[in-house]
Amino acid sequence: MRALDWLPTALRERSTCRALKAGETLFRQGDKTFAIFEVEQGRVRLIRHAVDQHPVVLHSARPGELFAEAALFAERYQCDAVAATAARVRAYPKGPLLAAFRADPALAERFMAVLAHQIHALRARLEERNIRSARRRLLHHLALAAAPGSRTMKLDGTLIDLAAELGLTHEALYRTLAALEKDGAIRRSRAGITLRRHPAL
Amino acid sequence: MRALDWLPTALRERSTCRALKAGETLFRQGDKTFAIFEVEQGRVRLIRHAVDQHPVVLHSARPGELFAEAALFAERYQCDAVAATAARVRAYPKGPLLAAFRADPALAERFMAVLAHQIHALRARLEERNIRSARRRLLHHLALAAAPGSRTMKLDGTLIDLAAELGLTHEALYRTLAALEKDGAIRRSRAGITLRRHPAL
DNA sequence: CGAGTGATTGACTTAGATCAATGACCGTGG
DNA sequence: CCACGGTCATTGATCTAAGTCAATCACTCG
Repeated sequence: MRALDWLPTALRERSTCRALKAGETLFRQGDKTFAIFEVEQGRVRLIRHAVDQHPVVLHSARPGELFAEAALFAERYQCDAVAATAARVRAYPKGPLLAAFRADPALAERFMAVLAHQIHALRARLEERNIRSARRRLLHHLALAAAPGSRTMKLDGTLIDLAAELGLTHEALYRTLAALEKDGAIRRSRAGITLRRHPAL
Repeated sequence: MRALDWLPTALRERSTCRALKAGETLFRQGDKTFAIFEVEQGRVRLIRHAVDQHPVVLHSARPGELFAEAALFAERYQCDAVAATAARVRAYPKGPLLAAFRADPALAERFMAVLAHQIHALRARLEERNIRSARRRLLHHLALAAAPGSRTMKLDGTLIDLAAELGLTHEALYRTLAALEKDGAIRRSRAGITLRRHPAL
């Protein structure tokens, strides 16, 4: 219940939980929209079928993420949602949510703010992917992900997850970390990664 | 006036235009928020200063794009906005916009829908970047960017722009296009690029 | 105690980045 | 009107960083 924890209790209680087996479909392109979702466990893939039924992955939603937000404002789902692994999702039904937004502008604003921040985060990640060098991409990430005012990024997932977020193979990440540490550019501990002050580079 | 063309005329008329010279600053991290912006010409970079003043590019906004949406819901800008090239931006002042959203839930919903679609588009682009092979990344892009129901993507910008969007160098894009064309997987014309029906790959 | 996952390192290969050159096609200013 | 500077499209040669395959070790969990 991370993503929407600011919702009024009454509304949160309307949400329901659903377990999905790997490969199970949550909704299909063309289905009438009835809810937006939050991943609690596992991964859910959003897939669009292009011409000739060729499936194209639009997004792979991970725990804590909201998905199908646009369903609030559309009649039909625009893509399929399929569990990539066994998963649990929380469904927030569309009707009550929209009604609440209409009744309470402050709530609507809160939701807009959530969406706006999401956009920022996505743009930053995309910008990061424009950096070709693994070393510089990682440094960029560390600078941004460090707790504000500090130079330490705490890592909550595994390094494999971090590699995926960076768009690197885990091997490349390990090597880059090792190289940066050898050069004295970072320091590692079990809790996180610390940038060391470094005039050059 | 693309991005917010659904705004009531009264509100659109409140927006103002501003020309920026290359390198000129539109707002700074910590400034009080007063507006959100749309790029009309040129590029505007959003830059955050990490610890030790090291600048980190968060985003590079291009013509037609809205930026600093989160300013609507924050007291202070969280990053600098600096013109990367000579640019013209349209500013939508925050006060009237928020007032309109409070007064008219339908308008608020419209804005939420814009944000939600933006999120979808960004997620799709990010997902695309996870595809390592230039060939497959391009094919993925073509499948998505083709006018719905068709297999042709019309290209409005230059191939260089397309390369940037794909996260490839333009040389790599040219070569990949040439190879795909040689293999008969696509056909090119001045207007666009057409996927050819192809059972394998 | 295996089985499964994460972390790490080595060896090898290659796709794509980089550098460079060329031709087509403007628009424009003298 | 044309020469010139600029951008786009394209192709060649070269190089290297990162991907791929593979092996090992440490851990944890039934």
